[in-house]
Amino acid sequence: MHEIELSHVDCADCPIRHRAVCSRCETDELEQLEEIKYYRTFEAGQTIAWTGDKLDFVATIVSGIATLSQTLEDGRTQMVGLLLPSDFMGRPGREMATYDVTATTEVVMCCFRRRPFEDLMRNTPHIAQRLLEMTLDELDAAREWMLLLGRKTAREKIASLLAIIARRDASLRHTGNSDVLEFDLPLTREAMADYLGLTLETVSRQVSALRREGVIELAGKRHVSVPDFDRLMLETGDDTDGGFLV
Amino acid sequence: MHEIELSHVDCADCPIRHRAVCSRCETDELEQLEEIKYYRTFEAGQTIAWTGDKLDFVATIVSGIATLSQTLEDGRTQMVGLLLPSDFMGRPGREMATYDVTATTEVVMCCFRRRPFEDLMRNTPHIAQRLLEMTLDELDAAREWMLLLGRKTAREKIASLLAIIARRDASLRHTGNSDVLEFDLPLTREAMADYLGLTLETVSRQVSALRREGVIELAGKRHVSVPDFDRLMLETGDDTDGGFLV
DNA sequence: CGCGCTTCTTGATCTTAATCAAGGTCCTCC
DNA sequence: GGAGGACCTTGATTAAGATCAAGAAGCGCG
Repeated sequence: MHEIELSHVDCADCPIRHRAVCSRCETDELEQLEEIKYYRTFEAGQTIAWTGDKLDFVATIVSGIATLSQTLEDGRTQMVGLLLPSDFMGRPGREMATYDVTATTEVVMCCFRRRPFEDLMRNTPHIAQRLLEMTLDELDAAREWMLLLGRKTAREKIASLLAIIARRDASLRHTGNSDVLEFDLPLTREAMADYLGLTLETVSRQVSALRREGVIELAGKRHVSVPDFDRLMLETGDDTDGGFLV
Repeated sequence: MHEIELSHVDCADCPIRHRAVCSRCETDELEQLEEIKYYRTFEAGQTIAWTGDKLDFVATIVSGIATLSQTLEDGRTQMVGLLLPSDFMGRPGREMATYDVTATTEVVMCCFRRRPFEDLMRNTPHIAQRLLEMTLDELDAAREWMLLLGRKTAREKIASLLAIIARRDASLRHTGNSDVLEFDLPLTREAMADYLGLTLETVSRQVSALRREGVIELAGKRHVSVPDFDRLMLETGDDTDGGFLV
């Protein structure tokens, strides 16, 4: 077990590193991963899997954005996860999808056939360990989201979502220190509503209110800039250090 | 790697099996676990850990009920997890508690010192694997809870909680097939409210409504019996197969 | 037994966000 | 450039649940 952090080694022709599964893995494990992997592209709006579908791969998101959502009998839906580049999807050891997975933009995924991936996981503790870490992080994020859904006001919910997307976006482009955060909302108002447990009208109203009060600026409907991130954070209701959701 | 399922072997003097960590582990691993484990009792109402506290153990609940909760700056609180006997608490690889952990009844925990447990985990893939499975289950439960918090009505929330407790209670006493489900609510109305993202008054009103309409019966304030589980399930808003939360 | 405490219930009122409804903006495609 | 459609905004009204308030039930304890 050598000591190089292989998260620093790019995974073959993948445009991003496999944060998901390669961290700390050994070179030959990396090669094994190479053998069972393939790429798939989904177009914007396409359903990647319905709840109950057979799912014979696990994957990391290379580019684009996908969502996980659940639906009640009568059609009310709740988004339960947002998959951004470098996020992992699928569950080793489970055949069926337990959520509806949808591409909201064009999505490129780096897939691993499930069975060989599971075998690999059994033989290479580092991968299991890494997956455990990631799952624990996701669990923390889910629980932070429970706090949002259960106790925050509509305004706080919107501010929280914007803060998360801003942070996440900034970290993806490695421009962590520019003063003015700017990004395109990857979600429609309806998708935001589904994520936040609101209606799309309420989302629209609260976004307008935040704009009116100068907390954010809008160029078009989707392009947001945040002149003062701390001001936005104040609106989230969180403790000042904030969380690391999604 | 022999094939006995050691989940069938009672763990020394533990009153329950360590569903959490012993499943499929080998005999000598079991012995190693024995060496680093100890018991702790917390009395009802006692705080096991505050967010940010140093936590030098992980543990399984042996008896009693504990809760995980998070709080916003201004005191609004949301429960994000309910720990019942055989549930696991703590996070390998993390020093600090990220939630407030509280004993709602007297709680006996079987603790493992964190460092040695982490070492053990590194050397025994089965334990890491088992922990991964459990964490994935918890993640599913958290996401199902997100659906509840974001989209269910007060009435549906109450019905869902009662259904979960009823199911969980029945499985704990191995009386899975008695017709009338009966159990004591392990939570005050306030704790139920914190779990469901409601106020205690709303909880009280909805419980009263379900009683008035014969969906449940109450003896005293805490003892519930469910004459017709399917009837209760109808009130949850879930698909008819239901979930397996918490 | 009755005091004091916590927990719970119920009622009256208020607030937030949902619902219903209409119209506006922007983009694509001919 | 204009038609069609998806997406978004805003207004009016309603409804679900929060809040405020009072009192009842249950319980440990002297």
